[in-house]
Amino acid sequence: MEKLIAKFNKYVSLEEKEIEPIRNYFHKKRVKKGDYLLKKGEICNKIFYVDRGLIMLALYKENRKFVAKFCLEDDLCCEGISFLKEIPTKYCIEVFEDSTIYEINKQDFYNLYKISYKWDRVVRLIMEEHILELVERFADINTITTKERYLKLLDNNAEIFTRVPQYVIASHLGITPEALSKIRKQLAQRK
Amino acid sequence: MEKLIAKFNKYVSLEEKEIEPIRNYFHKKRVKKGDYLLKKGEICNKIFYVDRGLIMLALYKENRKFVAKFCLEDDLCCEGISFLKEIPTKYCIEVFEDSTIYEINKQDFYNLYKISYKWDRVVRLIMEEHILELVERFADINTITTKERYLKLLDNNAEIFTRVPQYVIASHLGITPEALSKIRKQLAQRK
DNA sequence: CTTAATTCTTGAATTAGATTAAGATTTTAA
DNA sequence: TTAAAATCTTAATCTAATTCAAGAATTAAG
Repeated sequence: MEKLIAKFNKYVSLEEKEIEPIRNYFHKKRVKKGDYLLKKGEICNKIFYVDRGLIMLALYKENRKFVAKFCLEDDLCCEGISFLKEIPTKYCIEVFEDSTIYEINKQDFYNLYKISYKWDRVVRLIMEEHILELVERFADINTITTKERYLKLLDNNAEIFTRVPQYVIASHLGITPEALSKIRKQLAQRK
Repeated sequence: MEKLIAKFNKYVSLEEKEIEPIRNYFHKKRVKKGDYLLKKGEICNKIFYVDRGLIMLALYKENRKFVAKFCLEDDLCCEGISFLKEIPTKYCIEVFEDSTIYEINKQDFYNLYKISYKWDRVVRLIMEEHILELVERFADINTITTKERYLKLLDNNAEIFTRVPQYVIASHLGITPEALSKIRKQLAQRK
């Protein structure tokens, strides 16, 4: 819990008035590999914080899933469209390693804004970071090849390669496992 | 200017204390078709509001440009990566119709946050909308075909089709003008 | 250990879109 | 009104990635 408070405190210096609700509203939960924190068709009414473990936000595309975001230790996770618009989600949030998470429900989260405007600043700053990530990924899709995106992921997020199978990496790159396998072969041969 | 104030006021009820800085910090500017408000390699240190006209944020991909966002009347426009990280941009902001815009520079914008926490709420809410747009476009890229994305754009943003040539629409869809031409032909034949 | 399940690789056939190049159409401007 | 410029279309070829179908390799479980 202290790690979560520290995370928020990094954005804005919080006082007891703001910290206490965090302790009250966020609830610790242990989840197991294979569990779902959100299933397709449900309305997302929680925000999750990963204390330990690995969960992922994944978009359904017919039969398959496309991993939109890996959420590791100290990451927040939420399906924003469903949460904000209150519509059934096209995503799922899947637990990929036995994890310890903290969750806050929507009503409590909105109460934070009532308690203090500081939460607007915290959330604004978190959103800014999130937008930068999204925009950069967007730019990459339009400017660099899949091979380059694979190498970039390997470079920036090597950790994840040790924690999920290759077909999950492929789904995060937006390609089939077969295509990734071929890319890796090409790269191996060039050495 | 009143339209801009109304826009912000829609998110949070502003008082004179918050409104006055808007009048001081945003400066009216007339720009002509073909002008650039931001050029590749520059650092984006302004936020623009389109009062009348059309400007676009476009990403360079080698020789070509890829339109990331059309900004029409009442839209805000900024290259967030360069603005927030203070690094040279890979984008440009191009004026596509003679336009009237209001611009605010970064220092003045950051002053708004000092004047009132309300600005954090306004910006948070604007960011939320912006994230929803981005995430939806992201999801579309991964789940629906280019043809479907074309039809969706036509449906949701018919206006833009009357204001920019087809090759610009193509660049916004992330395809070549030739590819869009073929899609249109296919669709025409099916009727 | 040994088997079963999962994950990864390979190859053939297919497809969407890029590239290149030319020509047709439309718009703009002298 | 006509020539030039800009935009759009068509077609041939090429490429990256998909789909489908086996198999190989690795990992997990009894």
